[in-house]
Amino acid sequence: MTNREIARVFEHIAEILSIQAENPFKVRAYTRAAQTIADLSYPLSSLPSQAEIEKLPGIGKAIAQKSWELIQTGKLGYYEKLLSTPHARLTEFLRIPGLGPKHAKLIYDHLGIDSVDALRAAAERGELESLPGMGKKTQAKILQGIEQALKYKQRSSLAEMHPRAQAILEQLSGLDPVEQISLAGSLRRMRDTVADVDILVASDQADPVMDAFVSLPEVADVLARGPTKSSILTRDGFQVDLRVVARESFGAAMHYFTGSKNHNIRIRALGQEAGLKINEYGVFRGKRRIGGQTEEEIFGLLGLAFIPPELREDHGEIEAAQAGELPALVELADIRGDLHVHSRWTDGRNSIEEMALAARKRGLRYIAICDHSSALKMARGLDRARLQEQMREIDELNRKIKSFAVLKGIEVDILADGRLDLEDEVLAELDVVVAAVHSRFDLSRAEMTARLVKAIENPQVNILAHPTGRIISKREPYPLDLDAVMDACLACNTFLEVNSFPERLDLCDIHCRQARDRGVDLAISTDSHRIDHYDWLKFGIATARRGWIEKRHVINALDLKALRRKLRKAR
DNA sequence: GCCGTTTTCGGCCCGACTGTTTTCAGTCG
Repeated sequence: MTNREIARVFEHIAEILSIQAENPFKVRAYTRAAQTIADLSYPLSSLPSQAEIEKLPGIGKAIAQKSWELIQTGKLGYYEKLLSTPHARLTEFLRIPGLGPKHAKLIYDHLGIDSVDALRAAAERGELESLPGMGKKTQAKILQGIEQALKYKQRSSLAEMHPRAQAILEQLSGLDPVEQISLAGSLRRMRDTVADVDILVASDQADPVMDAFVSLPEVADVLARGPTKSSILTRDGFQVDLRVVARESFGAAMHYFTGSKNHNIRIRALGQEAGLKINEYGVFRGKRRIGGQTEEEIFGLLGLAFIPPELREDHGEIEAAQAGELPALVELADIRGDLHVHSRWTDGRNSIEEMALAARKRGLRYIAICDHSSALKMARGLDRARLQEQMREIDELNRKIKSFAVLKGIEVDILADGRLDLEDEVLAELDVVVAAVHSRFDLSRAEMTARLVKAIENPQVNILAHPTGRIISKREPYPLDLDAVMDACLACNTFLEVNSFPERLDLCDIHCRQARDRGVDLAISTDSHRIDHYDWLKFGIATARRGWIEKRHVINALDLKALRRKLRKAR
């Protein structure tokens, strides 16, 4: 079983238990265990024993035993018993915004309803409003929630959401009473997908800010409107939460509102141990407020260095901060060049010169033109003759262009058997060879791993592009033994790409961390097909930062001379 | 169910908003 599948079982168990009104801390234990397993960089099934599983954070004897049973038999007796209860069917109610475990059970107990269709019908007939503790408004809210759940996009990509969030931020930041404003939540942590937009404002006049917020042109519906917190639904169907606090609470609110939830729980527990109460208004000793204007203050009062938002997932960052061992994360400004850029020669929009000048304008010192090879027919991939022609154009351009270098490269297709789409002696003439899979995603795990390892071992190949092939919320990564791939990279001086294309972000954050742990260096590349795609570099950087990547792990943070040395293989 | 430089039992982050209530429960983040 995959980690994802095991995690889903525990998530479902947590939901069923919550409907059964089990101890909420027990419910949380299952949720936390599911998250731990989902975030692992290696298959849980690769652990040799139940005792090893039990060492994972948030997993004790009981859940380790259940994990082991799942891995060994593919089934779990405890889970199957829960599945046979009617409450298992009610978990789909939890997908409906505004409907939680208590009402789900209440509705089932009184009306015997266990499907969304039946729920909608009952609500339309007005049968819910007479249930104890419910009323007309709750019934209407549930009905609305069902409609919303149907057209609701679960999560949107970071790149899709980021500009929209910025647009709202800009409208609010122009308001007079707004003293400070910032994005928070998973957008600030730069997760690859986000469910909603969180915005935080410091102001001593919350009311006019709230009024402006709920009457923005984007607003389709106001979900909540309070003195410090409001939520809206936009016309294109995503939720935006706004929180307004006083200036002296801005840091505490930023920290609280940025999350993650697990990180916050750990931080507040740390505060408790030190006799402090931490909430979104500040840090308190008894009734006395001792800090909270800045995030630095909060971390400082706990004896921690500032933890960058991208790390706040309770993935070891708190321990690292305690030990003074937080990574010095790579920054946008560290990047010297882009090692994966397309041009009009294949499926790009701009000429090589345009791509080069645009990159230089952004402060880069070099790019590698890596157009597709001929196997990619729809992109008019380059054959040997056209590639050599392109190389001559690059030579000419380099004579012309000042204080910038255009490297000769290729994004060569890796064929199904691991051979490359161009002969080695052609590739040997290039400065950079990027290899990539664009077809035959249906191979088995063993075949796909062998295919990639063979390409990585090719002495001409420098970088493996978008290594797992995932397209966010469209295509799962192909089955792959990434450990074996990384071992091959390490042995052969081949590097892995962090592709900044918003739908890819591949390697993902967890795999970046895995590469760091295994000692494999990365190229953070844009895969630009037009000049404005260079903007996406920030998303690749964010993904790497979330994976604890430092400048020293990034080959395109090197200057050109050092890069050339680094790329040297036993060709 | 998990966890422990105070603890192997008794804690477990903390607060806002809404709706249905006369003081709180449910949901959400």
